[in-house]
Amino acid sequence: MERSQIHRVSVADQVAGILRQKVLTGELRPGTSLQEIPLAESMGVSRNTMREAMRILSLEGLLKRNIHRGIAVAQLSLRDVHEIYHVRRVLEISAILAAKTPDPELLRDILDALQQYEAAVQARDWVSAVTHDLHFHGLLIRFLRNKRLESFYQKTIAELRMGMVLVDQRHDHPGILIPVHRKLYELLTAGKLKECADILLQHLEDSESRLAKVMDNHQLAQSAAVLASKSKIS
Amino acid sequence: MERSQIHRVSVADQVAGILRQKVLTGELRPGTSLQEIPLAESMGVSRNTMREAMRILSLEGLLKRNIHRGIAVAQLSLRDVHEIYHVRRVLEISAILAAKTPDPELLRDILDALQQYEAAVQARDWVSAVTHDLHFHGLLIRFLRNKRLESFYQKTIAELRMGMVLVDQRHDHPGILIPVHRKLYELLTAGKLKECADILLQHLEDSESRLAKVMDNHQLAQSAAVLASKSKIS
DNA sequence: ACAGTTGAATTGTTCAACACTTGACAGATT
DNA sequence: AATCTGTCAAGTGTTGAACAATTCAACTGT
Repeated sequence: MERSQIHRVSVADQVAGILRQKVLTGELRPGTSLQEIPLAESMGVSRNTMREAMRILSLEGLLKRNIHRGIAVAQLSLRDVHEIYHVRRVLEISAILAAKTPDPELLRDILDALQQYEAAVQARDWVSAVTHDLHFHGLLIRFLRNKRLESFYQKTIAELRMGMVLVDQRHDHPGILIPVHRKLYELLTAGKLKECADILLQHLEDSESRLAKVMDNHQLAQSAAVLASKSKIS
Repeated sequence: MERSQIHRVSVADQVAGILRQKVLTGELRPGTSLQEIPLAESMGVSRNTMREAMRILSLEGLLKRNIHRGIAVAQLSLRDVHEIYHVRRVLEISAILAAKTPDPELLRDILDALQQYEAAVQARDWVSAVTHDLHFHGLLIRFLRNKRLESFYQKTIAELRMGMVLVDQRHDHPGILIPVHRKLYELLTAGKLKECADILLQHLEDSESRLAKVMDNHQLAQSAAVLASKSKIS
């Protein structure tokens, strides 16, 4: 009997998982305020259980808790984005440089992710492309063979993704990005780690500035919309 | 009025803080199982509040939760220690290399920590020495100027400290350690970052292997004691 | 206009109950 | 004697209802 097959998960953990999905897919957009009682009732759990689930997500950084003022889906600032990309640079580059004798199975997984990414880009399916892009990078971290660093990385990426569902992806993501990932993979398998790390560093910097630009525009548009609606009221 | 001065903290957070201290100081030793009702009553809070506090600490890695089986203070394995030192190497070295134009105030804080460490070593106060040692290293991380990396580092160090309260520090910590920290500080202020990182790397590796050795002996002693008590019973 | 008050809404906390799981123990079975 | 099985107490998981504390907006009176 496979003992690991049986996974008993507490209701609170399951609720946290469902909420996490809703946040990461954008069904719950950043800034949305979440009220305990309606949410708990809508998912058929008690208020205490919902509170435990929200506690989990707020410790993950996906929800922001203001005491006596409610809980809301976290909103990434440009500073947050900068921090997160800093985390990515530190960890991903360390990972690449640690890939002296890479696990062949892991390399195969990376190739899979790369191909799925390329297919998504060719199909103009940007949502799927982002998913496989992040998966590709997430696999790189496995070279570190360190659970703590991996889970911290994933937690950080989750925050980033939450911020990315907000912005319009269509203007972004030119096809130019494909060769970068392919190049990273080739350098990696060729053992040219230093060179690979250099390309990765530049890739991440490009990616950050592109996202920062889009978010900046988005923010301007948002505040303009707010101003417009206010003037309409008065 | 300084709005930031007034910090309202929920009872659950306070309880978590108190528990965290008890774990980190060794008042609650690794392996100790914590029962909700007695603990809640002993601190004068309700069971739900205690559950929230325990949820926080288990997400921090200080407590380990086994569904329907109870919560216990986490126990570090040698593998955990290895992982944690890996995290330290990645983050601390990144931090050193990021200290191109160090904040003078931060440098002063580091010097303070160094001097307090040296004073503690001279006074043969090992508990205090460990505290200031870890504080010294924790300050290095600030060169990264990244809240996410800092809090992850502190969380990881907390796990390490929890494991260290277990072992006997007296046999360890020869005075040899002092010059290393002093040397790190001098190289840092001199701007010789690469060299400083090299020394730091070796220092961390030394530190890890020393702790691993002590823990190994401790583990052997523990299991020997368990075997002895079992034979006494039968 | 403006400071102060009131009150509804929401979160924080407590309490008591029940459902479910686990581990140990006793008795039955081989 | 060793193993299996059923029972039972203890502890965790979850629920629902209540009350306290706090916030926010509307109302009040000057």
